[in-house]
Amino acid sequence: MKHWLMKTEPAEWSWEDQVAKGAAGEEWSGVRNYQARNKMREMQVGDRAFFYHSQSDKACVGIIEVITAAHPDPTDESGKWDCVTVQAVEPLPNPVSLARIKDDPRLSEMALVKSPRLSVQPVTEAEWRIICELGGH
DNA sequence: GCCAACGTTGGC
DNA sequence: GCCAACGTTGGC
Repeated sequence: MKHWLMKTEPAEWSWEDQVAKGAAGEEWSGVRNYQARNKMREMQVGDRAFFYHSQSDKACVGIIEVITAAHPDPTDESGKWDCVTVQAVEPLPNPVSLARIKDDPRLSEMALVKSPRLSVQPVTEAEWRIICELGGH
């Protein structure tokens, strides 16, 4: 099982919105970046990801699970773009902020730090465990 | 196929 | 609100 991090602006799609969808989950549509799309194509059902609030929050706030593998993005008419469907699993009791991640030398290689604009990124097993711990999970 | 111009993202 | 980084577009 692989781990990921998926970014969203809370004003557009927040953790609360995701939780409200319950077990039905929600399609992660609207991604229009090839690198991000390719990461979604690598995802498998059961993979887990951090749900990251960009902009005002800048923190990992919860854990989501992929419940449907990559499929055509219904908001795209060109046929080039895909999305996955994700379901909220549980919140991180202590959201892990970007500042905290940058402070931790063990996390200095994270894509979040190195490629801050990539909206769907891989997370290594070690990074996953560290952030889960920091998050009080 | 290169590269300049432009648009977008996201941290500060 | 600004600006740096980076992806995309379009002219040549």
